[in-house]
Amino acid sequence: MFQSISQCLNSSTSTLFHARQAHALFLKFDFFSNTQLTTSLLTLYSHYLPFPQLSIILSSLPQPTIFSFSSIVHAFARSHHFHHVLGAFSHMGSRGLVPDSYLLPSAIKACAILKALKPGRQVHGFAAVSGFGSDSILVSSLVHMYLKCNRIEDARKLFDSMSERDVIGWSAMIAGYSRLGLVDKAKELFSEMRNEGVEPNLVSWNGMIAGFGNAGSYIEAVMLFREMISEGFLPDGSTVSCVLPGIGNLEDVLLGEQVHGYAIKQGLELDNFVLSALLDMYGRCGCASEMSRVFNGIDQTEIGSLNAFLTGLSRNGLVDTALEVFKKFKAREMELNVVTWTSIIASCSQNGKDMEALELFRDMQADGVEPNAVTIPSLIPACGNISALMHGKEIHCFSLRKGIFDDVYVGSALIDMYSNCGRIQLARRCFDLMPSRNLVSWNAVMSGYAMHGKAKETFEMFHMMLQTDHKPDSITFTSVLSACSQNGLTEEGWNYFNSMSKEYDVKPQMEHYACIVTLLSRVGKLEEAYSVVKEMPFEPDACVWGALLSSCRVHHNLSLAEIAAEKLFVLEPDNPGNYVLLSNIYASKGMWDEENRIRDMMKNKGLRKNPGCSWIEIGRRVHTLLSGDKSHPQMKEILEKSDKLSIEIKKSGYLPMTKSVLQDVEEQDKEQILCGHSEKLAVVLGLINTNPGQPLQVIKNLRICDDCHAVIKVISRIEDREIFVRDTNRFHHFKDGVCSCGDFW
DNA sequence: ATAGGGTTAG
Repeated sequence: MFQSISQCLNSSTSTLFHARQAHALFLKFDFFSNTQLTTSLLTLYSHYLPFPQLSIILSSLPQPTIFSFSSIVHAFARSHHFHHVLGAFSHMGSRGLVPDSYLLPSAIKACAILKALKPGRQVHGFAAVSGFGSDSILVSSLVHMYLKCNRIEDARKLFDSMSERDVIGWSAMIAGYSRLGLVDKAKELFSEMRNEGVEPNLVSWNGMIAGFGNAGSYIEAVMLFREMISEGFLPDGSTVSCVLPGIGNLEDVLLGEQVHGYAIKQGLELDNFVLSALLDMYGRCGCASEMSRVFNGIDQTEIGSLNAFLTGLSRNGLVDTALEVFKKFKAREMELNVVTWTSIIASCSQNGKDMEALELFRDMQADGVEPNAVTIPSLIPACGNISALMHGKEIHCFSLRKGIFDDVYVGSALIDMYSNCGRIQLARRCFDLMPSRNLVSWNAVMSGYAMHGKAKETFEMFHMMLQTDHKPDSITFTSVLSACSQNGLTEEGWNYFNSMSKEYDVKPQMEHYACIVTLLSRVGKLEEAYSVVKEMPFEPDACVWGALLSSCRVHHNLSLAEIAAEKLFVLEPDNPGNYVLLSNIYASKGMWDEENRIRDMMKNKGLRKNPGCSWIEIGRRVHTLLSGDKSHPQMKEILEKSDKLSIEIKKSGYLPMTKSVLQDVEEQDKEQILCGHSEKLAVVLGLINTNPGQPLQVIKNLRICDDCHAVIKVISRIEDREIFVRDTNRFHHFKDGVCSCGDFW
């Protein structure tokens, strides 16, 4: 019977039921006096019961020994229940039992994993007074604990005090420095170790490789990897998964494939870490099909691989596939974690699926997954993209409630969001309240000011930034130059442009030339702009020619327009906008034959004018309005309100700018067409559905037209509303009958 | 029964 109970307790197929049955026998026959049997029973129990229940059983033991506790502590450690390890450990103290040198390392490990510095120090103190101070295993675990708690100095002091420093201690220290990105220190230690005659093992190498990878020194990491192989080490799963991110970042797909082949040969493709690292590598190298092949070959998909796959799909522009895969695994009731949700939310907000991103955020919370400091800045851009100010504010509040507010990514995302929703002052306040800022934060606030046409503030921020440790990059200059071009500041524009490479070591790129060309051509210096285009150090792209073409329309320069259009028809033959611009120029000159020729070109290519489209957030809903589309359920009210407004607007002396309608139609019809412009529909819809005095924000997928601009100015006065309109170019802030752009755009 | 290393989200 003794034997059979023992066998039953130690069998891997035994369940909680068996444990309870055995427990009854223990009570009946008083087996608790047998230490070995008691230990087996507790070990079995510890697979099924959380600490509080186990502790009751422990308390009921007539004479618990150190072994009773050991079995439980180690079982918890094996099953990663580190809170319970600490619980059992302190319970043991209260029962008057003194831990031995076998038990202490487990307790210390638990402190390390939980980053519980205080209990860690207590155990350290106990070990010191109990004479374990020279036990190398124990001291190694203490070194590790201090490293995990980010107390590198304490760890180093302890490590230096060790009389016999073995490869484990060295490797721990190397990995500790590596994790903090202190690769020079890690390297130093690595050679010191060899000088002391301790040979590195796989773990030491892996620690080094991971460190260089973490620090972004991918080339060094790959070099170490090769060096390690040349010294005769066989990379294992850990090596492979810490070198692959570097290979992915370098987009060295050939090396990636070699490593993949090696992983297969070594049977490492069953290792989940290796799998997700492989998926990530192929994703970064742009090998979507190879990535999918790896993913589809997986027997049992683990969450890390799913996450890596989703991100890889999105990286390669396959958002719809990512969403499908996500839904498939959610339906399979796979347990999704915060990384999965964040990844799919980011895919949506980065790929124009903003409403989906907001919905997914709700689903995530309904699923009981807690968003974190990475989720928030992945979601916030979705609000900015569609000017969903209320949603944006809600998420801002959410992050404040959750205590996620001193994160530099969150702060920068909020700056972008508020400025994309027209609230540049709120954006600035977020910037001012940030406890620390990086280049992204500075760029965000400057790009906000630039979008709002606030050149003075953009320059102010630029010079404030120079007072800090941050150096301007190419994005910084894009903002500064576009602020110049919004305001026609030719001289300042040239000064900043010339200072880029001279003073700040930033080479002007395509977008900077595009800014300068826009700036010059918009103030009418079309010939100067054209000579910049001709003298650029690289082939001008569609943005540059497009800037020139749209200014030609404003300044009625037909010959240059034809040159620019010809280039554009080659560079982007399927962009209807270019044909429309050129045909509009012909139309404005009454050249109807040429106009028709261009229209025919479009028709032959099967191109149609991009329909004007505007969005407006009303309450918690975002409404989409298409130009000339009558399908909105409130269309009748919109038209009624438009008619009333028309009367008022005409009374104020405004005449419809029929020049904006460049079609060969009767004057009467032109007025009709103007009424259908999507931005006007959106403004009117906003007027109907919001309280008097409430500001409105509208975004438009094309540039705002002259007539809408004039009409919205009047509306802002007679309806006493602030109206924010974001078009593809900039912000227009209408208030009291004037617009922040000063009618120059 | 005790010690060291890895992947995936901005």
